[in-house]
Amino acid sequence: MIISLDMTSGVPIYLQLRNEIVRGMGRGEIGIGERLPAVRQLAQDAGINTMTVNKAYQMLRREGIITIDRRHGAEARPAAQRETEPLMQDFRERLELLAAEACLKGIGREEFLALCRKTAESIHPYRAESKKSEESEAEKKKRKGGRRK
Amino acid sequence: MIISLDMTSGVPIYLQLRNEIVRGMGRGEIGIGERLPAVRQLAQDAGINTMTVNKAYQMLRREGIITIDRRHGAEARPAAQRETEPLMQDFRERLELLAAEACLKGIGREEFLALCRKTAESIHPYRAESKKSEESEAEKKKRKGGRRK
Amino acid sequence: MIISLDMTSGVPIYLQLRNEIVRGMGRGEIGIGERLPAVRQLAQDAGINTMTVNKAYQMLRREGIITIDRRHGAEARPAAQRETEPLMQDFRERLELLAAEACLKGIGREEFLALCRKTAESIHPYRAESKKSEESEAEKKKRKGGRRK
Amino acid sequence: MIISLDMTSGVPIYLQLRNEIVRGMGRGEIGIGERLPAVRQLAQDAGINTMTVNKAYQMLRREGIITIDRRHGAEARPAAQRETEPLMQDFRERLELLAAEACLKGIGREEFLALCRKTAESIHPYRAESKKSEESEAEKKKRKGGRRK
DNA sequence: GTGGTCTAGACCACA
DNA sequence: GTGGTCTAGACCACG
Repeated sequence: MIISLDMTSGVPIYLQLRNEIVRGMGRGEIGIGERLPAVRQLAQDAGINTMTVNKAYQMLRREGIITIDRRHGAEARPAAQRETEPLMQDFRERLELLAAEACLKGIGREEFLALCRKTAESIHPYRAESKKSEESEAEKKKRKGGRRK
Repeated sequence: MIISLDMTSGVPIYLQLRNEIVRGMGRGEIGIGERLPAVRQLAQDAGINTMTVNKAYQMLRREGIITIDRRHGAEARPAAQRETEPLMQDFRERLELLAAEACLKGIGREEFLALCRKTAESIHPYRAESKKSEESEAEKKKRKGGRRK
Repeated sequence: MIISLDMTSGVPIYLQLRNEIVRGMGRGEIGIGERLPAVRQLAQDAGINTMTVNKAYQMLRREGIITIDRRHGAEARPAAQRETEPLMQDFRERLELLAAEACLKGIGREEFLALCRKTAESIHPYRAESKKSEESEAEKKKRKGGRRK
Repeated sequence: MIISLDMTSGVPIYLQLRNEIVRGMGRGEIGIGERLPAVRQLAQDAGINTMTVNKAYQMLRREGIITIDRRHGAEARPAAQRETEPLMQDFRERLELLAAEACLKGIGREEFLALCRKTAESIHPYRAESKKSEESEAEKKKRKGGRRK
């Protein structure tokens, strides 16, 4: 897995690292249950401080995305949690921001949706989901439409 | 337009403000060509410093999202630009991150796509793209126009 | 003569106007001794305040570029002055800044010089200077080198 | 590197500072990859506020002239970019204005071009471009350097 | 009226 | 150590 960090970016390195790991897991480059590189190893490879790597790992742990075990080190967690509400709220906001920016910068609606679809395709675990479940998903969505507070 | 800022957030206030304005424009709460509040006014209303507001406005200006006219203050920009290249790259990365997070937190693929679609619907200018319901949309907007204070 | 003003620019309108007039005179669109538009006329045409036009004219007058006469209005002056030192200093600095920026942004030395030459060609009164005087100019320049007030 | 700021000038301090740095880089006083003073340091030395320095640095960063690394501070950027289109337009306009002013103030065409050439010579990276006459150019420069005052 | 700039000093996050 | 952010209040230029 390649991790690209921009030292000149305004985004803190530990956050960039955390994001890269999340995206790497999305792409399937790190499978569920698979081990992440040791803190020191990763720090050396990326040319950054171990403290920084540690910070990223701790953040992922707090988010429930990985587990950290003294014996096995860090590994991608079998993900089962779902703290629905505050989480979804954050998602919606970030997505709305992304969509608004897209719109304001001249990206058309269909283009935006195509991008969303293409991105979803690129998410490894998503590829596994077959189309049959499409219908039931549509149902779920309808229920959600009525929810809005 | 209501602007909610979280003083305890790690996200800088000026960035939160910028994001809120972008989202507000997406929602159609600020129409194209409409004026934004004066720097001082917004600063007072939001209980923040004028320089912080200024920073947000300058950022939006540099992004080509608003114009700042010495005489009339800031307003939502009619001009549509497109710097596709680095912009799209950034978009794709942010979207990929969002999708990866969604996946890891247990949001299914179809649910994710439904959320994207729903979000796109909520973007005001995007709604116009579906021409059939153009009129009823205009109606809605008018109601919103009268709602202000 | 076309005057293009950018209301959203950070450069004050009166300064933009002054610059546009200077450039217009350079291009030969306003000949020496020719009259400039009346303040009110120009203000109306450009859609700006007469005060603003006035400010630009006064600035040009102070610079010795135009004369303002109650009877004849403003007109391009037969230019004879030359307050050498502080002026040249300013020139050198601005030119140096321009060259440094060019260099830093990837414009090559020859390209820069070609641009300078091309620009000089576009200056109307400069075009009149025939090549024969090239020599005498070189002479003058040499003398000037020793001039220092 | 000496930085001279004019507190009474109409030009904002942060802009003067930015310009001085650009010119300093042109003169070769700050080499590519070299570190710039820390924000606080420069602020103290120049007797101005840190925010003012920061503003200048941020501007240079946005222009791609320097990079700012959280760990090492700011440094002259090795990367060379080229946004030709709007950039060149701006260049041409500024150069045209300069030429027009020169002309109107009595600076002859050849003198103007000589000034351009001399300025290009003074730009450090540009000097390297003239490989053939490297030596003789250096000679000329030396003489010129001595003529001042 | 508007935005733009600046200061002095403070606090924080990052590495 | 570094830069980033923020405040409160001030002053100025522009139009």
